[in-house]
Amino acid sequence: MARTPPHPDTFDLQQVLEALVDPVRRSIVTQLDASGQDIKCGAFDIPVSKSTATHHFNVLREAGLIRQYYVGTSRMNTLRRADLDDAFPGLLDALITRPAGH
Amino acid sequence: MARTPPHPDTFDLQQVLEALVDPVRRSIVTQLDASGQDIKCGAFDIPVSKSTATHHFNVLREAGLIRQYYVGTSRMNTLRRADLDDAFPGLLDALITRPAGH
DNA sequence: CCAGAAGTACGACGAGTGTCAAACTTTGAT
DNA sequence: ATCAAAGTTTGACACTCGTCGTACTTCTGG
Repeated sequence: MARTPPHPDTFDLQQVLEALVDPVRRSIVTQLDASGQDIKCGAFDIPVSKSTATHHFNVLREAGLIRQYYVGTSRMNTLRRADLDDAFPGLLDALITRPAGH
Repeated sequence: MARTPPHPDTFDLQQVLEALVDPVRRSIVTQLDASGQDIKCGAFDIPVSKSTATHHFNVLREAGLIRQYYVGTSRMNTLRRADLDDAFPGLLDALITRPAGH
């Protein structure tokens, strides 16, 4: 079931940072931001197994960075940009608006 | 020895984030920013032993967040605000400009 | 109804990291 | 000289976290 998994309505800086400190998770956020669209779990370009991917998406969702909902067997992911920008102004911009450099 | 310990002249986002994800280290940075002055290691309000404190200061220095120099037996710490703002615009502001919040 | 696709749940394992105590070093003051 | 103050170094330890494989659940299409 779990038509829609639980999403936090409040944000914790510590939790958000712990979510964003992992390169794979930061990559997920970056890809979401770059595409400007919702992306299903399996469509991300990340170098980990499916079970590990599930773990990363859970961490991101629980920290409030993404919103998830089902479409058939696929789980779609939305970047909660507005919510994040409201809670921590400038944070996402500072972390994902880096062109190629890294 | 080590009149002046080694400081990086280049910055790595991953390393900076790993430094800032720890609450104790973020507290150190916040205290430095709030005071606007250089502070010696022993004068910070942090809930860890001296050896642990040394570890945290090393991590911050190696990531390029602070600059350290000796004054007698004391080690002074300077926040590298300008350098950081130049490398990652908005990052420090997003992380330490939180008033009381928590 | 069945097969396959898309994720999830569950252990398990290894590496990293924050923590401390104890011993040591160096500098400043008496 | 001596002593105390301020950090550093060196293990050691516990705990967390990222990772994977395997088994399981659901939903879709034929």
